[in-house]
Parts: sequence; structure tokens; C-alpha cells
Amino acid sequence: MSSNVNISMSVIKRLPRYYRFLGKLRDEGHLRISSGALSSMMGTTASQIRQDLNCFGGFGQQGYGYNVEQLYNEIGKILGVDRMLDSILIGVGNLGRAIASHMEFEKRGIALLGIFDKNPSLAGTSIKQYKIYHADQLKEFCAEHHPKMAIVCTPTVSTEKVIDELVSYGITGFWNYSHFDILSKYPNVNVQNVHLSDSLLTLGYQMKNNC
Amino acid sequence: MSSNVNISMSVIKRLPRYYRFLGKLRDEGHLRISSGALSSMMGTTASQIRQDLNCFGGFGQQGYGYNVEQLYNEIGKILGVDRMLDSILIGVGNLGRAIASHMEFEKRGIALLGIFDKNPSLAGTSIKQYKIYHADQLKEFCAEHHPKMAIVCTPTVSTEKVIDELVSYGITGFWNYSHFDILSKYPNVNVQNVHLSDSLLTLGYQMKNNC
DNA sequence: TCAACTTATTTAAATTTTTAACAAAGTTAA
DNA sequence: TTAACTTTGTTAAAAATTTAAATAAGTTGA
Repeated sequence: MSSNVNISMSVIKRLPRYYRFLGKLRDEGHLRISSGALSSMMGTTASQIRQDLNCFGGFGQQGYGYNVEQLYNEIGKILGVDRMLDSILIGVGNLGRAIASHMEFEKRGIALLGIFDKNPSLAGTSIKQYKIYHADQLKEFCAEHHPKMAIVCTPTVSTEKVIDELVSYGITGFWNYSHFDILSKYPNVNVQNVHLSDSLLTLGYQMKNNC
Repeated sequence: MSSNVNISMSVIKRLPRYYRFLGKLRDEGHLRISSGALSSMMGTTASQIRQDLNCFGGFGQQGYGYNVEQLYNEIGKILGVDRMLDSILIGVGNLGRAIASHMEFEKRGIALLGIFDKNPSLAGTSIKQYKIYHADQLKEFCAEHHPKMAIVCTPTVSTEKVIDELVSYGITGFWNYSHFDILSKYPNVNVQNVHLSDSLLTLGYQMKNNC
């Protein structure tokens, strides 16, 4: 029963990791996996895995475990990789370029429709199969193609304005790499702020204190 | 009292975000901030901020709040940005290049001593002020300069071997961008695995369910 | 200087999350 | 077919985290 009411973010945030490990198991040809085996592989507890999966329904079978392929697909569906979410990317700096070329969007249910940047010399060029447009074309492009999600790789200073603009164009999801923290000031807008340096600082703390 | 015993990871992982917001406040010329004002700015509770900060000592003053500059510096010290942690970066793909040029290491207590890659044509070139060496020189380099932390941007397949190698060279911290999950199989090694796609999938879930 | 006000510190309560335990169900092999 | 074994789904307990309340301390302006 995927009556996804009130599933905590703690659980949701673990799903992508399960998905990765199951994908690897599938690629290696494993047909079945028990919560115990998976937990020791992932460095977590079997109890947590069972508890997490049961938020979405009984995917396993007593005495057998979980079918790797099936569980992989089920989690994929929960995460929405089976639909294509129309998206755009804003800002072709080092990071924007890396993400556009590095991330396998199609495998993750994302259709990247276009890339936008203020630099006129980039307009007309491409990164992989993705065309780069000038930022001035953004409004028109959104009116025509109705993308729902934006990957924001702009410099900090311009981000706040860009967000407001994009919301007015119908964007309801932000994967934000800019240094500006997007807060949920809009009711129906979803945000994931990514701050690469945060985990670096956390690691710095650990190395200062755990070694 | 920074007798940092038993401070939970939940708290530690919030520190970098406090640090960012305080840095911004400082740059904007604010001298003082109350937990209440900071909490509404960050979209969290004043209670949590006060509780978090008190793990490390009383940085505030009743009736006044916190001195922005002082609190910024204190959190910086806790996170270790006041020391320079010798580090290396492995793997000059799109992502490795973006991180080397994008991340402000010096501001975060990291001294990037060198970059390594298997591609011989990259050896001798640089990214910003950071020199690129051939991967074959890694062992010798570590023996001479004793870096403690490695930023891993290698392809999945080679990662596991690289980790073992680096541990044997004295690396005790990994900031890992490869698709391979580093588990804590070594007792005194600290790891932060970064999986950019995880937050994308989480956002995908949110957009499927919250809108 | 004093009184009203602000705000941190500290303690306690509530909530959430994680872990453990157990009964029910299905597998496996003789 | 059956009995021992495995493993899940589920319930309950424990632990951790977050939020709230109460207390103490310092600020500010008249």
C-alpha cells in the first residue's frame, strides 16, 4: 500500500541509498537479498531496513528475503524515477557544467530540457545533448515548455532574484547549488539546498575530534 | 567549555549552516543577533539554536544575544577552520575539476597540497594554484608531505583500491565523491560520502508527493 | 540607579527515531 | 509431506532529538 501519508523525512532520505545498493546488487546478478545481509553491507541495522520498507508496503517474503530486481524497481517508483520530470539548469560555471555532464538525469526521472546562462558566447553551444540558451530566453522557454524543476547553479548574489522569477514562471522544485539558502517562503515549492562545503566542514570536525 | 564529549552528529551537522548564516550577517555588518532572530532567518527554532550552541559553551549574553563576529569565530574554531589540514585531491574529471576550482579550501582550514590523475597529459598542468601530478607519484608524495585528508573524485571502479592505498599512505579522512560508498572498515578513518544524486531523488519524491 | 524588558541558560516534557523482540509466514531439503 | 530453518511484518521498548517552560542574568532608557 503506497498510501504515502506521514512518512518521515528520515526514512525518505535513506531511500536513495537503498536504491544505489540495490542497483549495484542487481548489476552483479544477485536475485535475492535479506534485510540482514543488506544491513551488514550498508553498515546499518536490519531492523531499520525492514521498518523503512514497510512504510511503503510488504515487498519481502518470509523465509526468502527481498527480490532484488523487484525491490529496486519499487523504490525507484517511490522516488519517481519512472516518470520524466521536465527540468532546466541555470548557470554554466564550473559546477553547472560538471552537473550537466556528470549527472545521469534520464536514469533518475529527470528530463533536462535546456540550460541557461547570462554569457552570450555560450548561447547556442551544448553540454552533452543539452542546449544552452541565453538567460533572456528563459521566460519564453518556460511559457512554451512548462518545466517544473530548476537546477540552480548561479552565483550567490543573483540567486534570490532568479528564484522569484522562476517561481513566477511555474517552477515548483529547486535543486539549489548556489550559496544562497532557499527557504520555503512559497507554500507549494520544494527545495533541496546542496552545500558541498557543509560535509567538508563536518569532516574537518570529525578529523579534529575522532583521531 | 569546549569539552567536546558526546556531542551528537545531529548537532554537528547543523554547525556549518550556522557558520554560513553568521558569516553572511557579519559581512552585512550586523554586530549582534538573538537566537530568535537567527531562527526565523534560518527557518528553525530558537530553542534548537540555543541548545546546539550550549553544547560548546555559553557564547551569548542574556538581554543582548550573541555577538555575530565572536560566534562566527567560535563555530569556525569548533569546525577547525583555524588550522590547516593537509590534503590531496584524486581524479580530475568534470567533478574533480569543479571542486578544485570552486571550493574555497583556505577559508575552510584545508591546505590542498596537490592533485593527482592517471592521465599523463594532465601531469604538470594546474588548476588554479594547485599542481596536478601523475597518479604514480602519489606514494612518494605522501611519504614526503604526509597529507591527512583525501578528496576522492575517481570513477567508481577504481575507488575501492585507491582507498586502501591511501589509508596505507597515512590518509585518515576521506571526502568522497565517487559512486562507491566508503564504509568505516578502518577504525580511525573518517568519511563523508557525497552522493549528489541522493538529494535529487529526494527532491523528486517531494515533488511527486507534496504538490 | 532602577525598573521593565530582553534573552541566554538550564531543566523538563514531548516527540521522533531507532533498536529490539516476537509471532506469522514461507522456504528448503530430506 | 513434513519439520526445521529462515526471514519478514509488526508490535513494543529504548534511545535520541526536538520543543517548551522556567529561571537567572544582563541590557536599556528614563
